[in-house]
Formats: sequence, structure tokens, C-alpha cells
Amino acid sequence: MTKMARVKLQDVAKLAGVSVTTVSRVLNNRGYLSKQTINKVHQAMEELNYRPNAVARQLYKQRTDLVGLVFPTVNNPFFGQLEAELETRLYELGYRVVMGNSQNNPGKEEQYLQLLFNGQIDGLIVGAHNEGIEAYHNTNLPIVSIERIVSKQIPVVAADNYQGGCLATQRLLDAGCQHIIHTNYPATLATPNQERRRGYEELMTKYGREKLTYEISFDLPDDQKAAVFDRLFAEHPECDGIFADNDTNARLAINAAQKAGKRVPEDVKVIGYDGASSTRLLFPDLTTIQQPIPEMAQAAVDLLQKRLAGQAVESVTLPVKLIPGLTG
Amino acid sequence: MTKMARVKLQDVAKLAGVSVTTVSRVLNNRGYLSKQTINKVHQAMEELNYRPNAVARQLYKQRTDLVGLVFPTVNNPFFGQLEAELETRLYELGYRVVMGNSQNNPGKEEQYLQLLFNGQIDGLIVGAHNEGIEAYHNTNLPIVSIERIVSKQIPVVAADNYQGGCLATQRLLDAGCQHIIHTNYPATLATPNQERRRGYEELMTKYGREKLTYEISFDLPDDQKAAVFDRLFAEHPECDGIFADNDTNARLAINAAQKAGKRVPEDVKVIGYDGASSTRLLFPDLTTIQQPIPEMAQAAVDLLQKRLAGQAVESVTLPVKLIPGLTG
DNA sequence: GTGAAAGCGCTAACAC
DNA sequence: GTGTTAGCGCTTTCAC
Repeated sequence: MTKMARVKLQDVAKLAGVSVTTVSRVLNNRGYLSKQTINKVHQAMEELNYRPNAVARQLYKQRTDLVGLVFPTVNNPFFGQLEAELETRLYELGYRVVMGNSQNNPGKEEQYLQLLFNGQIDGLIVGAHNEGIEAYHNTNLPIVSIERIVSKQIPVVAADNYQGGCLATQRLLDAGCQHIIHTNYPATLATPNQERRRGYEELMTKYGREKLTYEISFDLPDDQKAAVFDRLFAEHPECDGIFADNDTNARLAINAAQKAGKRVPEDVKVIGYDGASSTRLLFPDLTTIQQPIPEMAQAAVDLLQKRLAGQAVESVTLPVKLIPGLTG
Repeated sequence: MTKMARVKLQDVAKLAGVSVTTVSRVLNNRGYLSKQTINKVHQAMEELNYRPNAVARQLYKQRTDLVGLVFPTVNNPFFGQLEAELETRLYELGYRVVMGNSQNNPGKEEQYLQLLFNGQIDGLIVGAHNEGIEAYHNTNLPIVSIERIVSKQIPVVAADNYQGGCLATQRLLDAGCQHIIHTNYPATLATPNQERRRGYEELMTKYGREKLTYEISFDLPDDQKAAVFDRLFAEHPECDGIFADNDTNARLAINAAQKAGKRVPEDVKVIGYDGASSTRLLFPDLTTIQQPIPEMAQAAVDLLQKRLAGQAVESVTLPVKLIPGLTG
């Protein structure tokens, strides 16, 4: 608000000829009040265009009804949809959402954690990709993570990554691919994502195939990611199947394959991961493993609510689904 | 935070054997303090693991360093990129961002405006698509809008929509299209978007062509939008050019065209709008008019800062760019 | 150099 | 039914 002296409870009380308590009661609909008083107060509030100060309330109540959302970047089909779903659900529960994009700024994740310790937010949902922060190791914090292993005490909502890895690899194997390459985050990152790799590797071993994973950091700029795929096809011209760890990487793989003179899916089959709504819309032909984003959001919100209520909670794993397309 | 009695200034003061004033001074690095006192206090803070309560501070300072972002939905390539860019810039200025997705919930936009009046946020950047809200008509509010006309007193950051409309239409005309159809929001919506239509209509008139705009509400579910394009090609089989008002509609137009047995671009040329980064990545072949999203975010943040400082500001218009692709 | 006390705007005991 | 008052945790004027 601009600087004009804000109207406060006291001003309303004075105008209505009652005490601040009474005004507060009217405001919160609490305790016994005569019809007449209520009217007087309402009238005074109207006349002064009174707005209760939320911060003063927060100070007294020791809660802000704000929840932090910390993910790498909202400029991404998966995280964009996920954060939209989270916001919608939290809003209905009376929470507003503070959005933090931690990509390319390692300190940011910790800053948002500080908001929690500072009492500026009541809870936190994290899916950032940075490394272990000491402060997480504090039991009973109102924090939930999505697709990321933060610490022992913080529950994780994840899609069934192992299942996803198996579904994708099996499909490529069934289609006759001999040389399937997988892409994933660096193995050092503590994310359930690595389970996709496990599924891929187990199946490859079972079928007696060579397994190979290219590690691609999520934070890399797009052109550098594209360069990795160029390198991949240069180093492995025999590659006839790609199981990418997300849909945009799948697109980059297809671009690189075509650049290398290969046809998709005739020469190389490509399967992506995520199946976010805007990806499906823009690139409907992509074969992909779809994560249940709305359900993941709902599960995270449910867990957070319980956490906020001081209840113990368990991690949640949800099933994924293969969406057949024309690329693999 | 969980319920364990929070450590406060007083506790630190007691342990350090000084007054709360002194602790506050150490905390804020203000006034004269002996080296020794500073050390004592720091030690006490450490020992108690003290975290200053942000809300108490906010109450005194009468500012929260929170800025609201209200757009239809962050689950969209354009708004996703825009909000990510806004968050990055605002973060660097010391602001945190409260995200509101107003799509399919008309009351929400007003709720976020209330956060401003309640003192829960310091400023607001809006690009929602709902109808006139009375409370906006209050001069000098710290609000900036993006691509939306909110009220006379609120500055607008927009890309040059008229230019965009001309660029797209001209390209289709130059390519020999005879029957170009445009899609846009319903004309009742007060958005600079309508300038695209003006550009389109002026050129069509100049070239003596029939002009026709299909109005597609942004809030429609995707399948209903798709149905509009099916109808379009059924009603106008002669259509050989589409100037869509955004890239996802361009994609839907292409789908519908192909469903109707037309080849793109041989039979129908399609030009989209927005050119957001994730769209470019997933659908690089799309010919589109690209909005300068990073610059728009920067301009909005600049305007908001001035607004917060009580300065008068002017609306800003930025140039767009045609990105040639294979669809039109 | 440091401390006492008022006050930011609101809520809720407790009293009447 | 309604009012008085303490207090949420912090900052800052003013005094010493």
C-alpha cells in the first residue's frame, strides 16, 4: 500500500463508538454481539474502507498461511504443471504459495528453507536438485519433497520410477532395439530418478545387452544438452533406441538423430519421460512415460497438511503409464 | 515451524547478559557496539540457534518484501517462462514471489488484490484475464500489468501486438494465402492482444481480402479449443492460412488441418504467437511471432520498483520478432 | 556504548 | 454484551 496512514482497528472502534475488542469480534464473528453493534461496526468499517492488517494477525497467530514451493524452474512443462496443480490445491485449503526457482542459484534453496525458520512460511514443498543442506536434518519439519531424497526425516512423493524405467526399456526391447542408451541425471544426485536407471539396467542385463547411460545435468543450457546428444550419436552410431529421462531431452535426441541422418522411429526409437500436459499438446506424437502429476500434487499436499498438523507420515509412490506415440 | 517455543530476542539478550536493544543492534549492524558485546551476542545467538522472526519485523517495517504474481496459469509455456523470469529478477532485488493462478476461478484475482490491501504483499504484477475489478481504480497502487489493460492508472508492459499482427499477416499474404483466418480472445476482453487483430484486419482490408476472426477463450479446455479448429475447417474448407494467437492454438490448428486432410504448409500455412522457450524446444518447426519475454519481465520489474518508490511511470511497449519455421 | 519503554495492528484472557 | 489490558517479536527514539 502507499503511504497514506492505514486505517486500523482503533479508528473503526472510535467511529463506531465501541472498543477494539468489539470490532475484532465483529471481524472474526466470535462471541456474543448485539445486532445493533454489529451493524454500527460494519458501517464504520465500510465508511473508513477498513482492511485488517494480515501481518499483525500473523504475528499473533504464529502462522502465515503461506507455503513455499522450491523447484528448479517453473519454466518447464513438468514443474510448471506440478506447481500449478499444487497452487490450486493449496489455495483451496486457504494457503497462498511462495514460488522459488532454484536452478542456477544454489544458495536459493537454502534461502527458502530460512523462510521457514524465520516464520515467514508455514511449510515447504521441495523438488530442487541441489545438494544436501544441513538444516534439513531436523526432525519433524513441515516439509515434503517431490521426486527428491532430501533427508531421512522428510517424506517423498514420487512416481514409480523403477516401473517407468522398466516400461520404457521393455518397449524398446520388444520393438527390436539392440543398442539402447539411457539418459539420466548424474548418479551422484539423490533422486528417485535413479530408479529409472535401475529398471533400465536390470532389463538390459536380463536381455544380455550392453547398458550405457549418458548423464545430463538438468541445469545445463539447452544447447549444451543438444551437444551431448550429438556426441552420443557420434560415439555410438549403432544406437537404435533412446530412453530419455524427460520429454525435452527426448526431443533433443530426435533432433540429433535426424541431424545424424537417422530416421525416427525407423532407425532410432525414442521414448521420453514426464508426459506433462503442455508437452502432450505441443508434441503429441512422442512416446513417453507419463507421471501422474495431479495425483503427485495431491499426495504432496495431503502429506504436508498432516505434517503441519504434527502427524507422522510415510512416503508415497504412484504408478506411471506408458503413452504410445509414433517415436518409439 | 513446529511448536517448540521459539527462541526470541529476549532469550538471546538474557544469555548474553545484555538488553534486547543491543541484540537488535547486533542483528542489524546498527549503532555503536563494542567488539566484545558483538561477540557475546553472536555466541548466544549461535548457542540458541536463534532465528529472527520475519513477521514481527514486517509488522514494524510495514513491508513484507513479497510481490504477488497473478496470471491465468503457470502451466503454459508463455506464462511459465514469464513468471520464472519475474521471480529471478525479483529475487535478486530481495523480493519473494507469491504465485496466483487465476484461471477457472474468477474470485482469485480479487483475492490476490486483497493481499495487497491487507498488507500481506508489497506489490502486484498481473496478467490475468478476468473482468474489471472495481478496486483497481485507485490511483497510485503498486501494481503493474503485463499484456492486459486493467485500469487507466495501472501501467502496462506489452509487446508490440499491432506489429505482431502485421508481421504474421504479411507473411501469410506474401506466401500467397487467399483465405487467412485469425484466432484471438473474445473482443470483449480488454487486452493489448486485440491489437494483433487490428494489424491483421488492416492488412486484410488493404489487400482486399475477407477477414475473419474466430474467438477462442483462453480458459477453454484443450479439447474444446481443438473442436473450434475442427469447426473452423468444416465451415471454411477454403482456408489456406491461420494466424493463431498463441503457439498451442497453432498446434491445434495444425492437428485439425491434418485431420481435415490438409497438408501443412502446402495446403494451409500456420503461424503461431509467443515463441516461449519450451515451445521452441518442443516444436522448433513452428513459424511464430516471438514476444521478448525476458525484456518484458525486466520492464515489469523496473516499473514496479518505481511504483513502489512512489514514482509515476509510463506504459512500455517492446518489439516482437518473426521466427521463420516450416509451418507457414 | 548500552538500556528502558513505546509501538507496529491485532487477538483473547479476564473482568464487569 | 462489551471493555481493559497484556502480549505476539521486533525496532527505534530517547535517555544516560
